[in-house]
Amino acid sequence: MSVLKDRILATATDLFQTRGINSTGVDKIVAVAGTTKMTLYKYFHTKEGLILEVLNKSQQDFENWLDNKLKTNSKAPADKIKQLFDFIEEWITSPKFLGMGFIKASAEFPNEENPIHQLSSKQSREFRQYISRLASEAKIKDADGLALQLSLLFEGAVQAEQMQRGSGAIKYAKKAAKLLIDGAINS
Amino acid sequence: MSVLKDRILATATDLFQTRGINSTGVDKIVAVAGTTKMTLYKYFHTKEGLILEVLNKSQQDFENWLDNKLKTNSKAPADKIKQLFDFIEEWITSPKFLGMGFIKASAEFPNEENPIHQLSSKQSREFRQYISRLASEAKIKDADGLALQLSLLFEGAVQAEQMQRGSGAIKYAKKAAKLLIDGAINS
DNA sequence: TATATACTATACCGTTCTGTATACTTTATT
DNA sequence: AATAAAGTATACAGAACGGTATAGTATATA
Repeated sequence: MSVLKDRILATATDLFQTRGINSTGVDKIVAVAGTTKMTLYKYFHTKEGLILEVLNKSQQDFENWLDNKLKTNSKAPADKIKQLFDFIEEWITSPKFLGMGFIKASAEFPNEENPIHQLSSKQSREFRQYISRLASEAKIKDADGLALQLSLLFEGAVQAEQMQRGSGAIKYAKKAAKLLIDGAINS
Repeated sequence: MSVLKDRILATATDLFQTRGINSTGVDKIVAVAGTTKMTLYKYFHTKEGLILEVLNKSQQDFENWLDNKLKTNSKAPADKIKQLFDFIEEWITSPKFLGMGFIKASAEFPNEENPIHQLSSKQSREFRQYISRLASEAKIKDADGLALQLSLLFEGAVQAEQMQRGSGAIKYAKKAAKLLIDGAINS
């Protein structure tokens, strides 16, 4: 992949998060990325295409990071689900954290027929399935139910952090998650 | 308050929720409301002013509705916090529910210095305090902690419902809330 | 040295955006 | 009957939007 395409993608990701998607024009993106519109439209056919690629890459980066954390730190399957929120806290409190793409995008494009909304919704669903898989491997009976509850805590914490940086909400989400997980294990 | 101002406010509320704030022009609002821009700008100095009023009214409507539900249905103070999520479920699953204004607005205006973002953040904080007051009256020790956790579940459920209507997430949020409340009472 | 490729620079098109200016109509009050 | 207020109709200014057309430059390969 071209270095310029990468730079446009990274710049757009940052601007979308800090200024909003609809409020960020392509002129602004190319100016910050240090290139021109002709180059942007060579790699991305439309602004919508760029947005979709930004969302996909952001989610991939997050899941790769999380997957690697779990792989290297957790030995037993039950450890993974227990340590999940430790890593989520690390992710959210990192200075680089600017919010979750799919949460903001679904708010800016609320129409369920919009491709951007549909991708956001899919990413949320897939992340829930990811948690459910962790719960299953930890031999938890109602894995889907627990995964849904944990994803609510996760999305709530992200939302809280987007509304007020450094809110510390994730600390309490972690406590609640621990309670829910322990409850699900002993049942 | 003028009937036209009310109609503009109601129309804008609906359009902002269903199509997004930045994607809804004032021309569209007055066309749907059946009036003209001159009238809109008589009652609202700027579009930003209109957005702020829409957010304020939406939140007031919600809190008035919830307050009334709690007042007429719950006898003891401990009942209120226990029944909170029953009413929240009723609110979210109502066909009229189109999302929470302050959650979407904070995503569309991510800059912390933006007045719209600041109002969203304030409304989220105030709702958390509202829950904390309920918890306090129910003699729960860590009222603030529980309120924060419940608000995370609430915002997560709203987010889930905005991403996929009829997701049923609120059912699981309710279960999780019950667990957290019982845990907070017995401590 | 010729040619293809990647990229820049810049001007432009048509549309949409917020907000205003101007002139007219309707309705209620005195 | 005169006046004020509320609302309509319409046109427009000025900027920003997404996207394209055209022309030129730099670099690497053959």
